[in-house]
Amino acid sequence: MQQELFIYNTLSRSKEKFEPITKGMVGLYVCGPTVYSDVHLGNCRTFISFDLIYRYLLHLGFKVRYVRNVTDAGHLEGDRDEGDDKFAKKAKLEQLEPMEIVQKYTVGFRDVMREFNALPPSIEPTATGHICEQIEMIKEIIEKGYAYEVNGTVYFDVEKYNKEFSYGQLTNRKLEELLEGTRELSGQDEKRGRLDFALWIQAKPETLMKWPSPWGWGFPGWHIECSAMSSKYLGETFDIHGGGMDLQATHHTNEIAQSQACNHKAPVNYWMHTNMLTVNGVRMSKSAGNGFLPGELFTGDHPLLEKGYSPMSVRFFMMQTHYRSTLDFSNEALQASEKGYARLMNAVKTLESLKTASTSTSNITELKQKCYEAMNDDFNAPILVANLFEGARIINSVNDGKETITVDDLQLLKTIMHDFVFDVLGLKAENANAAHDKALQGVMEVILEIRKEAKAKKDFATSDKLRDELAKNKITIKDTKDGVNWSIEE
RNA sequence: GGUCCUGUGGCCGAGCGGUUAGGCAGAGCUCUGCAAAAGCUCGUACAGCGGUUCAAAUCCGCUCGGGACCUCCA
Repeated sequence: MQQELFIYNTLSRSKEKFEPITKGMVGLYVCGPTVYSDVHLGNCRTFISFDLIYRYLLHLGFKVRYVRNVTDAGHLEGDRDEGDDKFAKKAKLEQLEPMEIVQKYTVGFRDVMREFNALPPSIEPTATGHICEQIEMIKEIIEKGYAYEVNGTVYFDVEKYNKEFSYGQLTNRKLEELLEGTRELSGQDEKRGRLDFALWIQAKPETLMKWPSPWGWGFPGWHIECSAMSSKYLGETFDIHGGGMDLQATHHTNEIAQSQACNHKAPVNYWMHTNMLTVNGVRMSKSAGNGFLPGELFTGDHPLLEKGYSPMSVRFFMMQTHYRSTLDFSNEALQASEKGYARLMNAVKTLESLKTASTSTSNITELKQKCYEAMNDDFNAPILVANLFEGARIINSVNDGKETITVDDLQLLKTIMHDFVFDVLGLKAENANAAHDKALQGVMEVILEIRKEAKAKKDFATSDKLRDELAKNKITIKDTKDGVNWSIEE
């Protein structure tokens, strides 16, 4: 079943056959979070999308080195090449050391990813852990003549670079067009060109996070970390670089420029961009104020949410939309996914108790084929899901005795369902505790209501029996003047 | 202003030249003590107007919506 995998490449704006640099191996780099606040759901969507991609590559048998960085320094507020570092700013607000901020939100981010059942990357390098590499790279860019220093700050010379390379290739734009969209340089600007961006930024006296460099104390610009770390772990040219679409125009464009200036070759063969998550048609973002945290989503504790949704039903919700499409968020859509997810998981459970027959009424091999075709076509998870529902239909029909299946086909069906539902889509049976607790609560309410009615009718035989039988099951009932309490003995 | 993306049945969302996407909701039927679950059947959707074609949701043009990026964000 080794068909060809096709990937939509932002560089060419088309689906291309995927051919790794080294047979059987894939180098994958994804721009990770900036850990200066809680991740919101929009961030999660990107990482869950790439988790699907990572999982499918693994499923196909590739040895994948998946690098996802953690930006813990150098990400400025505003593109003024000045101002406070995000971490330092937040640190002042929270009265914490910058690295306390980093630690706090890094841990939070990993917890959330675990809840969504996202596999950890092979390497999660941090910007602060690779200051030397970044400095070395900046030095090299200066040596090659594509950067210049002004008062301890180093800028990338975009116009010079553009003379030999193509700066706007990722967004298919010409330099002149890009220039039109930028403001004029004022007399106070240190930059030579309007599009020039900082590689290294001079520290101010109050800057908390700073390192020594050939240009004095300072800190790295945002874009250089990804170039430095991706080339360190994946080589000067690697297979796939991914990230959210919002990074395409600036961050990734600058990454290409940095690496190309340094090595004189394209750093990445396939650029992949995931689309945004919207709420009521508007992009979820920090500035729009319509972003909610994963925790709020799980508990339902947010004005936009009617109720809580489990991590797996949210993950399933995301899997029903292609990664390159925007995904609009609504309670109705989420509830639909919740039910669909339950139906799929029920079918997988039913699979274990199916009876076999001498013939099959469904073509399981064809189903398998369709599943692979869907995923090989640029990771089309929605179509995969549709095929899995066809599998669910078959399972239920066999279970009802309306269809039959052979031993071999049943085995194949089990393989398909398990491989794709668990390994590829990354779904898992929900931790049953929450559901059980809720169910138990309901059961107890029913029992206590019956007991209350019995007591009202002075049917104490029944009421006492209920209390005694529950006690035998380690559930204690206490009548108080405010009503009935119950608890479970530990 | 510039560069793009997009408009699919009640909702979400695939498809992107000829074939039932799928899920949720709704209606009917089967099953069933009742209910649920499950299965079957059903709405015959592609913003509007033109054009290309034997054939268009799918290609082209125009009109009208929605959104993204160009400024920190996955």
